[in-house]
Amino acid sequence: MDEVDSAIVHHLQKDGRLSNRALAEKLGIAPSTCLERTRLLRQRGIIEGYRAQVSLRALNRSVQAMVATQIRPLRRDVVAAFEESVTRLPEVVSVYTMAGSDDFLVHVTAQDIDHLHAFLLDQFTNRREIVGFRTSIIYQHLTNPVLDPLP
Amino acid sequence: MDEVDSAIVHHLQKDGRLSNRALAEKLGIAPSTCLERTRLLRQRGIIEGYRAQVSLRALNRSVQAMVATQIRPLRRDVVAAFEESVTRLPEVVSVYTMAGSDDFLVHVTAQDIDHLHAFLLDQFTNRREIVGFRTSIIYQHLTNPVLDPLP
DNA sequence: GCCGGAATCCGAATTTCCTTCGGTCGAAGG
DNA sequence: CCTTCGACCGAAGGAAATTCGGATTCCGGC
Repeated sequence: MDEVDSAIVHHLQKDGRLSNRALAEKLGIAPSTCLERTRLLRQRGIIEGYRAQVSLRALNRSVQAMVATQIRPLRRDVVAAFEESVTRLPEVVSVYTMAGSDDFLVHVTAQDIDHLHAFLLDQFTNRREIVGFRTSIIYQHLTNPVLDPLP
Repeated sequence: MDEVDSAIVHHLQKDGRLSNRALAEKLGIAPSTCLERTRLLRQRGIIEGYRAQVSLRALNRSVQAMVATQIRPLRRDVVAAFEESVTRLPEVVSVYTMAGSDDFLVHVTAQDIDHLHAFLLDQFTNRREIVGFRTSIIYQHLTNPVLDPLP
């Protein structure tokens, strides 16, 4: 993980479809070298994959919320089952497993407030292991597009 | 946004570097048609971009935390300034602007607990507009790789 | 200092892919 | 029935990805 690798990661984070040729040119190395470097980064798991970033609004998901959730008992199997089943739900964008008073933060999306309400009634109120949850609307979600190794 | 567009989005979310040819073959359409469709999706802002997904561990960021932050006064300019400056920090992955008792959730990363502590002392304790923040360690962050339009 | 092995890098050649463009088909409307 | 428009397709030229053999550098060991 030298500075060439860092530069590759940096550029591919900003544009995941950057052509190998263009990337090589930016770095001042041969395309074949660049290709091998990039492939190694992928193979070593440093680059985990490539994803198209999609507009939530275009996907008919204009409302976002964070659901702070507590479950009991806090057993390994209960936690794992909750994580897996919740991640599967199409309304769920991501799940943070937390230390502290809340066991999970669940980032959910819906097309409007009514659907959000219905989703929570269907998926959270019903479950026996969920002993409490607080829902907070998200006005805006900003993401840092550049993640470099911390020095 | 018909079912062909949905399928394109779906596949490119799972693999953002899928070749146009392979994508066309999956959908049973001609490569030229597929290319135009994909370009239109990009142009209409439905596909916002392509990103390489990078391992936080490989980037020397093994510790994650969520910082629930309150600022005052809650004026438009103060909020905007906070969002922008915080998003710029390399330790910050994303910022949720919230309704409710917490004004922001800031997802931060650091190489270890000591660096996290130092980061918070440097960047949060100092700021005058921050009137309070609670930090919770994140054990695990799961992401749903598939986001389709809600029906 | 010298040698050998391994790792890295490069450049040319081959294969694959992207991209453009002209043409076909089908639906909607006159 | 005819026209028009939009969507789609297929061929072709150009560009990019990928492979591979050879050159170079780096690093221990002697």
